[in-house]
Parts: sequence; C-alpha cells; structure tokens
Amino acid sequence: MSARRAELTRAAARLFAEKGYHGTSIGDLAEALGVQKGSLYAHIESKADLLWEVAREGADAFHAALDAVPDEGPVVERIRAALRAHLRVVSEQLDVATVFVREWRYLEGERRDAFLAERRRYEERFRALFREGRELGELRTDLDDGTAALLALSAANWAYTWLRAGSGTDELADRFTALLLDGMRGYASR
Amino acid sequence: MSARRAELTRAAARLFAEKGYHGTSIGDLAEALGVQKGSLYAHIESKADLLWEVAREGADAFHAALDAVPDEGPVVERIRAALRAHLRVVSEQLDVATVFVREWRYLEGERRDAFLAERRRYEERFRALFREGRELGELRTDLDDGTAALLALSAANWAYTWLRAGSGTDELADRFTALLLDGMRGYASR
DNA sequence: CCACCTTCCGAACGATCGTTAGCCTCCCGA
DNA sequence: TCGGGAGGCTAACGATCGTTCGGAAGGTGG
Repeated sequence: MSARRAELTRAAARLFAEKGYHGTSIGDLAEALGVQKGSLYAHIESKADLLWEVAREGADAFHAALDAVPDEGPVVERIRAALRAHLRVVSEQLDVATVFVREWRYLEGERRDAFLAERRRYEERFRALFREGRELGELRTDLDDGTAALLALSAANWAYTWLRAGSGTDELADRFTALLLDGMRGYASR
Repeated sequence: MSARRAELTRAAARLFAEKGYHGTSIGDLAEALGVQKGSLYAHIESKADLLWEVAREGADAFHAALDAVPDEGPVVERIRAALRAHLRVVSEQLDVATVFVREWRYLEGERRDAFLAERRRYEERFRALFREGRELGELRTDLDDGTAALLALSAANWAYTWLRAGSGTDELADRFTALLLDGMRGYASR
C-alpha cells in the first residue's frame, strides 16, 4: 500500500471518528489530503472501502493487544493486562478505536458479517478470562462470569468517549481492575 | 402536540437509533408514516428539530428516572436504585436512549451546548452518589469515587448496545450493583 | 529515450438530499 | 352554515452526494 493510500486511511479514521461515517463526505476526505475529490478514486474503489479498512485495522489492533496477554499465570494479573491492553489501544489509536466501537455498524453485506464475527471473538476472549478465573477459584466461585465480563467490557468499550492520550492509561486500567476485583464497599459495612 | 406529530417523533427515534441520524433521510421518515416527504413539513421546520426533540426526550426520561431515587437512606441502596432506574429507561425506551447516548452529537449550535450541559448534569448526579458514599463511610474511605462512578456510568451508557426489553432488567442492575460493591475476587485469595 | 505507472485535475454524471410552494380536502367550532 | 386550521398531495428547487471519465504531469525502470 502506497504512502498516499495510508494517508487517506488515516484521514478517513480521523474524520469518521469526528463526524461519523455518513457525516463525512468524499469531498471532506479530499480536502483533508489537499486534493480534488475525484482524485481519491486513484486509491479506492468506494467510500465503503475506507470504512472497511479502518474497521479491520481496529479489529487487528485490539486482537494484537490481547495476543500480548499471557495465557498462563494468575488470572487476576491477566485481567489487569487485558484491560491495560485494551485501554492502550484506545488511547494510542483513538480514531481507529472509535470506528471499531461505533462506526462499524455502517458496514454492509458480508463485510458487516465478517466484522461482527471478529468483534464477537474479541469479546469471547475477554469473557474466557473471567470464566477461567471462576473455574480455577481465583475469582469467587459463585461469580456470574457473564455479568462480570459484561461490566469489564462495558468500561472498555465506553472508554473511547472519555479516554485521551497521555494521561496514565495503565494506571487507570489498574484502578478499574482493582475496583472490579475488590469492589467499593466500606470495610466497616462488609 | 398533535397525535400525528408524536407519531413522527417516535418514528424518528426508531430510525435514528437504527440507521443513525445522517443515515436516515426525510424520505425514510415519510415512508414510515405512509406519507410524502414534503408533508412532514406540516409538523416540523427541519430534520434537526426531530433530533433535538428525541434527544431532549431522552434527557428528560433519564433525569426523571433519577428523580425517583430517594436522596436519603443507605447510599448502597440508592446506587442500586439509580442503576435500576437507568437500565429501566434503556430497556423501556431503547430508541430514545440510543439517541441520548449515541446520536446527540449531531446536534449543532446552542442545542448541542444545552444538551451537553444536561448530560453532564446527569453524570454529576450519578457521581455524587459515590462521593457521598465515600464521605459517609458506607463505601471504602480510600475509594477513588471518580473512577468508581466512571465504571458504573460506563456500564450504564454501554447498555443500549445489548440490553433488550423484558429480560429481568432490575435483576441485571442488581447483579451489576453487587459486583461493583463486593468485587469478583475469590474469598480464598482475599 | 521511451513506455509505463502513479497521481491528480477538471468537468460532468445521475441520484438523492432537505426544503419550499401552491393547491386540495376534510373536520370542527363558532 | 361557513371559516379556518390541520394534514396531505404533487412538483419542483438548488445543493450536495458518490462516482466516472479523459487527459496530463511527473517520476521510474528498461
């Protein structure tokens, strides 16, 4: 892929995140590259191609981040690492993450199906951590692991709305992890 | 407001939630009412009016739900009630809630500003619960209440993506509350 | 030096967009 | 009984949409 084409994809990620897919015109993208709108078709076949590419880039980034989480060792540490990994992708590739979380639904046809499968797989990998934690007794044995994973994933998926780069992302992930593990109830009332 | 106008607002909420604001045309709305698109302008002045109305309806619903939460009594119970209230709005008015959470950002000008103020006020009311809980010692005194509120609000705000009506919404809210309060860690490893 | 490939331009395409206009019909209250 | 508002129609508006096309510049490899 040429350098120019990569520039176009980056501009698409930024504008789709900022104004939404349907709120971004081919003219907007051309203007971002300082070019006439017809010229973009030297690089793409359609606007939908760009959405597909950015969405896939997001899926790759999140899966790659999870790949770096060890699949052995204390589950509690792996959950912490998974949350760190997810939030790091959000903070370092905010535009791509935003498209991955919010704009993917404007994909159509088999691309939409393929994306949804990847997204479900990602969430399943997350969910597996909590299930394993319960089964191994590292999390409470009466844990509703589906609800637990949903809570953690909600925090992760919502992060694109407030997380900004450079503000102690790892520490924030650790604060979430600590809350999820130990709760907020006072010692006195336990 | 006439019955027909209310129908239009309902159709707008449904279509904006389903296809997005920019993905919904005036023609789509007219078709939903079984009418020519020009006829809609007997009821509205512009498409943006409909987005504004649905967004405001959402803000009203969420604030009204929080109003029913008592402002005295055990903080833990009030947090449970607030989560129940929020999820109940999501499950009973999913379309409106979706616009409130996701589509509001296509508002423009002072309407956008006014909405954002309402949204921040809502989140502040939520946040206050956790702060009070810490101050009164009902939650742990070393609690990072900002992060705690963020975690709870993330779960609440993300709910529109998966919550569907009629499946024990209150019980789900209670499971979230229990997890947030007591955490997931095993008794053995505590 | 020539052939080719990439990249862009300028102009135009048909389609669709949100909105306006003039006119008609029906119903309800005075 | 009559006036008027509510609600709908058809037709059209200018704007903007995504996309196509023929051609031209510029650099690169043979």
